[in-house]
Amino acid sequence: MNTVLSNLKIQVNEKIYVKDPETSVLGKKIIEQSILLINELGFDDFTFKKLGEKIGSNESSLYRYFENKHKLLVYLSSWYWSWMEYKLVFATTNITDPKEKLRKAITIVTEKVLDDNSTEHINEAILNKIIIAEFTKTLHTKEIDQENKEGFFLIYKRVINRIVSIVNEVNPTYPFAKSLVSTIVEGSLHQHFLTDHLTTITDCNGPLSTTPFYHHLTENVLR
Amino acid sequence: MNTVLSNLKIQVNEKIYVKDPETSVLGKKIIEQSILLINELGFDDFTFKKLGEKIGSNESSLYRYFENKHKLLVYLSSWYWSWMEYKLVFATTNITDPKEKLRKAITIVTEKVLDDNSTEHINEAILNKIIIAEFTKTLHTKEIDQENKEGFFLIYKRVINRIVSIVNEVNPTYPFAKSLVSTIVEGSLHQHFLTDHLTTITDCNGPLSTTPFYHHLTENVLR
DNA sequence: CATAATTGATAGTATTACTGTTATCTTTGC
DNA sequence: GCAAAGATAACAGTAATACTATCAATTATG
Repeated sequence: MNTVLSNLKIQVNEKIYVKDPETSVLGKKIIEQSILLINELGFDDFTFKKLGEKIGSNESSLYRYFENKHKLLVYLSSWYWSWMEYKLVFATTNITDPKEKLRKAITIVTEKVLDDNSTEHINEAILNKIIIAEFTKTLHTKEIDQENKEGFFLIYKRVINRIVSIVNEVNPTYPFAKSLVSTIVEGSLHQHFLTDHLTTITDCNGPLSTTPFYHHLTENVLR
Repeated sequence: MNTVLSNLKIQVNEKIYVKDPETSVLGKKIIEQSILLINELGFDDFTFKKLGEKIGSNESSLYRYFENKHKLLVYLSSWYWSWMEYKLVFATTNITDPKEKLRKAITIVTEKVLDDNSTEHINEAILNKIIIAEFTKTLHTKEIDQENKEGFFLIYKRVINRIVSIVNEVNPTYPFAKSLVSTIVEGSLHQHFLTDHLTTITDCNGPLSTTPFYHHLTENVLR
């Protein structure tokens, strides 16, 4: 994807940040280093103070970009799903056979992300690890309904609904297209998590084994 | 279930608590009222101080039962899955047809819990709401591998593996039984969550609509 | 009824999650 | 090349959280 996406500017809802981190050196550093630090410490132990120390910046400067660490995680997640959407569109345009298109889409959203150099300051493989470990925390808060209203999860929902459209092409009579796709997208993150931590309740052993499970599942459910 | 389960003593791994809350009045009060308070405030805003105020007890007394609120949530989750296992065993014994047995098992784990009076001090319907909203947080920590080693998630995994056995009876050649069942168990919680908060990416609208999706899915995948 | 165990009251600490102020440094527009 | 504007750093400060420790009061038990 290197050259094609080199000028890629991922769009993220403005309400998520106080100041757009893409507009300054410090902003980009915050994104780059927060990904590394969240991966290292886990989101719960990650603080703005520690991030400030890591990048040689003052804690209070970070608050000029994000209100709190929750919003930063929402930002990283939005960026991730926006990037995922781009990959999805890129991989499925000009494919006319709906079944083939769906197969590709499912591959994109369920496979583990390996190194990718589309953007200088974002390590997509590590961001994928964060999404596997922490994405669920962006949704499971008391503020979900308010934040959903403000559009914080629009891109995530759009990724799912793009795939729903393909499912409807493959089988217009299938009555659970949305639940199927939301299950696949969320479930594949969960399977990757199980592969890493609770191996006795998954058959996905290794980074390449989740996708075949979902291919088999989808093809049989939509038959 | 009332009479049958009236003497039910749910077993929870001893390492989860400092002192078994089932052995005292205060302990039972902690369990009863923490369920109500976590449901009310959400787990993130729930604190031992607030719980102490609610039950007229001192904060430091609560620490004699649980090291921290994370462990309390792990306890509540273990209790929930232990209760689920009981319901599962109860509903599937003496059924000889594997397909029928699997159908019943999936109904049990995917349906929304309505009021149930098996235990005096635990409101299962509200506990189910907590599991839907917060269970994922028991797993997504930096301590998962250590806690898994200590057996904190044994009951959860046993519930899943019981259903895996039934899947293997229905179709011994299906290669993804564990992933299928872990997807169903975790995914149904997620579908309930979407029904409550992100309705545009689920077809499950209402408390009775999640189970049919999983019945249809399972029957088609294992054909 | 004496002793042990439990609980409550109070105090205290380190950390978190911020907010506010002022000084310095860096852009940019002319 | 310089002045004004804007961004960042340094520092101070607050309320809340997540505990730990001590000791007194209460309750349970043998």
